[in-house]
Amino acid sequence: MTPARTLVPPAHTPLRINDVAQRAGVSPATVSRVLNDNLSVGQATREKVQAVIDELGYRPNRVASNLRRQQAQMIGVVISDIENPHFTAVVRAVEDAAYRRGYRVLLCNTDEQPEKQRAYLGVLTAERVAGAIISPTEAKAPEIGELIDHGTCVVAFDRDIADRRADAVLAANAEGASTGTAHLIACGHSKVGYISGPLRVETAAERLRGYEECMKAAGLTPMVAYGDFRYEGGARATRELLASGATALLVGNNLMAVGALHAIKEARLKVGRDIALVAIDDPPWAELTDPPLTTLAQPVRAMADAAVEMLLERLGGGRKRRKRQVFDFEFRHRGSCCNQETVVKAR
Amino acid sequence: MTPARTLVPPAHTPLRINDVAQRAGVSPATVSRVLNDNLSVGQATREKVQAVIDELGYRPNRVASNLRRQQAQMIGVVISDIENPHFTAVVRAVEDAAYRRGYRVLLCNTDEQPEKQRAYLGVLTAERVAGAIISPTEAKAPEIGELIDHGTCVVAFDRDIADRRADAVLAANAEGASTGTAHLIACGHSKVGYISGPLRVETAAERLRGYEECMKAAGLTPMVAYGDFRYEGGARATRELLASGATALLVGNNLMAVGALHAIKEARLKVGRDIALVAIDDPPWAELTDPPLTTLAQPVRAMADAAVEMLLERLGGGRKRRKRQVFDFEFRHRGSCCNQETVVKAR
DNA sequence: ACGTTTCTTGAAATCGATTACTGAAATGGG
DNA sequence: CCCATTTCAGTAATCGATTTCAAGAAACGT
Repeated sequence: MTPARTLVPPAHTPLRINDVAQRAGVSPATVSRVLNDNLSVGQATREKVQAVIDELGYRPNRVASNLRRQQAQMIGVVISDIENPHFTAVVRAVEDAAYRRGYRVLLCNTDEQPEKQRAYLGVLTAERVAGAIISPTEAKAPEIGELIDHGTCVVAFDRDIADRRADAVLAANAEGASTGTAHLIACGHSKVGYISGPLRVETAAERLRGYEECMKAAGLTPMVAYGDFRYEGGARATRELLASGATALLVGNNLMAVGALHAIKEARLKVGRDIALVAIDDPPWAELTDPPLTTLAQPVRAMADAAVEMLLERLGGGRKRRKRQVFDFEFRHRGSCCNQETVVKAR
Repeated sequence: MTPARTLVPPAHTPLRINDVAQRAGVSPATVSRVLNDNLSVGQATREKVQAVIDELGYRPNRVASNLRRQQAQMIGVVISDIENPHFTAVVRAVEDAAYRRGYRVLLCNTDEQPEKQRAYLGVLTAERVAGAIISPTEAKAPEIGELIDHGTCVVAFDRDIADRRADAVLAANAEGASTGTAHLIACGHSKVGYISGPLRVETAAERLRGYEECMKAAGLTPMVAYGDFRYEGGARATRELLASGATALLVGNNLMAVGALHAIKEARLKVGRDIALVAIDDPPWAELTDPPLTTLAQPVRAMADAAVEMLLERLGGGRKRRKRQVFDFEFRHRGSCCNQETVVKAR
């Protein structure tokens, strides 16, 4: 009956909504209504159209749809380093939440370069993404304002954004760093060093503040060395602080912690015995080191869920007012900060 | 002279190419030609138009552009788990290469679920991405064929694709597993167990083959336990093999290696002394464990570069014939496989 | 000086889906 | 049974950039 059914379309012939409409004997408008679950389509028509869609395996062209709708069903995720387990977890959580709601994820890795961040923010504007979750390299990038001007919803993640129209999901960095510092002091250390990230990055500045306040409150002199939030800088800063006689270290993020561990090993010292260590961030390998690493974990999953939630709330038009949410760190006590256990074993 | 200059556009008024054209006193066609570096624009006109573009901060709407061009300047990356450092490295390398060439990255995380993979492949078709780099959960997904039908270039990464039109960048899995097994045997072990991933995944099957062939060639009986390529399954499989009396383990990927390490610790055994370990994949924390983990590393960076290269080669129309490239594993000898060092220290 | 070629530019069609508007049919109330 | 209201579906405009086609201007050769 039907003329030579081609189950596999003859390549290079993407079906258009018109093809479906003709075949179903309706107008393209009706097909569109069926596709978008518009209620004003009769039951019989709806089923007929759906049958044709299924039969032909028609897939609407999202690009055309996005153009007409003036918005891409996409969420841009702007982070500084996808290889940092912290951000990997963020991306993972965002992807999960976005997928469930029918949004795609556009990955923007800035490598902590302001230039690259600027370029990617421009891309997000040009691609007309629906929303963006941004962990900015610079707090005040005018491109973020431009993005918001274009009607894109923006949520600052981890690091705040100067533009007052953006929502934010943040961690209590100063308090976290303070907790870590206090713990090391409580363990009996007075020469507690801090390995900071670059102060240009907001989290680094806040953590430094928490550390310094805690040290001063205890009547101790802060010992700070600056890294780059990456492996190499962490190792360099550690060597510096070891040379200055530090006996305990608070490390500003997990990548620098790897550098610190290597530098300590290189100096023939033993973590937990010769030097106490607390790291900010809780990477998956924290339990694998010897001794296991004491860390300050951010509830990344919950934070990412909150961020996507905020975004979609806005997209749905449900909220106009700005929202900010701050999460506490969770102190995970393992072996690297106190020397009791290790001392006992060493005997 | 000029009427009330608005340096900051009054929000919700995205500039269109027509606005630029009017202001510059030319047609939209000419503006488009300037934007796309079309040669046939006079020097004077070009400069004038460029000046207006810069002045207004005009940014072309990529969605419209993509529709007209029938292709989005995007590369889809389909992987099974973004939290696996192996794939994170892949994504990182792809992002880097794509960014340099002006392509964006659409992240598709399948969680090793055929269903989700199918959905994402549909998304890639609908979004009309220019190319896709896929590490498939199932080798024969008809959706991949559909994607290629639509004119999208596809490169299989890590795991092969049944469709014969796809290019591929693979690792020599059987050989790698064989190398690892041979090394453990050479260390004097006869009860060498293998912790495999699910056989549905091609890499798992190939690695198993390499292991089994090597064992049989040495006249030994294979001891295999199956995990899920994730932490929990690795731990479970390890307990199983330890119960069967294995004294050496080859672990199928880095996530299961974490599980294995925990299971070993749980059994009060010491890696390197009581049990030898070689892991496939070389995660960033391999040097942090005690003892450092001996691994078989894939040259991820080079592989990802090769994949993007292949994609862009095709996109440029430079190549019609199918291309396949296989990379060797690199054996990274550290402390977890031989017991000499550790035995000496233990005394 | 005139025909021919080359260089610039503009007008208008196009990509494919969505939606405001409109009209026809169906339903319901009095 | 007739008019008002609702439901359903089609026509055509629209989103914004690209590109084909064609025309006008300039350059060139004889």
